[in-house]
Amino acid sequence: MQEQLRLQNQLCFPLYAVSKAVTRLYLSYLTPLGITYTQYVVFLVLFEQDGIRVKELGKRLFLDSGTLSPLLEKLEKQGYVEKGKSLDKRERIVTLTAKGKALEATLAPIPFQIASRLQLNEDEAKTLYTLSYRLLNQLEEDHE
Amino acid sequence: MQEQLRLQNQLCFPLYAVSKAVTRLYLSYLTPLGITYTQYVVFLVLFEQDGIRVKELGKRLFLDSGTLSPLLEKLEKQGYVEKGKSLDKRERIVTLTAKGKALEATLAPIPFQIASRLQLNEDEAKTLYTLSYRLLNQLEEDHE
DNA sequence: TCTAAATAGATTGCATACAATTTATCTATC
DNA sequence: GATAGATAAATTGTATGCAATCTATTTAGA
Repeated sequence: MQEQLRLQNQLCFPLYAVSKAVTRLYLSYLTPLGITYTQYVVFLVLFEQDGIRVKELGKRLFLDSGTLSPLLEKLEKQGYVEKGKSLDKRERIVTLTAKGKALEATLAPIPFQIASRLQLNEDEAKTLYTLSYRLLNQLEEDHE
Repeated sequence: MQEQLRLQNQLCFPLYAVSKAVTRLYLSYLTPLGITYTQYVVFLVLFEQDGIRVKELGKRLFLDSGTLSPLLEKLEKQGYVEKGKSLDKRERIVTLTAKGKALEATLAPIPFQIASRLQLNEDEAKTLYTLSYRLLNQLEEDHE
């Protein structure tokens, strides 16, 4: 058996598995609110930068229009966002409605609730955060 | 704006994004071979433990039958695996065919090719690996 | 032994992801 | 001003993930 092919010798696998496990933890808080994890991170961006182009949203979240177009359509149908026009008619501007803005207060406790469920101390969390971002940024650079 | 809701203050996000980025890197090697990332990790388990129950495969990979059933069906159609019966008639035993076994040699170089693309030193990679697994194991414990 | 509860795997339904393609629009260049 | 190439977003097609449900089989307890 080729040693380097053992599952336990792959760095990719814990990254893949932990990402799914963390998403599932979020879902235990988000599903009762009727939103998904991807929708959650879309809202986080919109709370920071309301009135953003779909392209910019995709850049922040590393998602393309194939994912965002149907997702935004659903959010629009549910009354959370509106997709307005831009001067450049190719672009669409995503804006939170009042209902969408109200979600910020509803979602505010979630990061604390999640943090209380993760048994990592501050150093460990920071290290995991930093290394993940370093790897992410490298891979995204290569990707361009 | 609620500080704790800023995207940059979320640990979940780099985990989510880096997992997708790493998967995409693998796909650049796997797609030419006609296999997906999830199929790849299924093969890794089968190389270690040929003739495994679907349940056990799912336990190793944190995947359920909703994902594995159609995936194994495709691998069977492509001639990589066979699904045999067990004494317990509820169970199915997954076995590599000759074509499936031959894939081990084909896949063997990939971990080296991937490693050469990741600009992490050994310590960093080990830390990322360890912290990811620690978090994963915690979350999976809670999940049960 | 008979049957209720548990278990394995398949199926269904929904929501991503993302490559590739399409459509509409813009921009640079002549 | 006409047009080729670039760009933004939508659409298409394929493959996950996973909760919930269904079916077949096994097991445990009265």
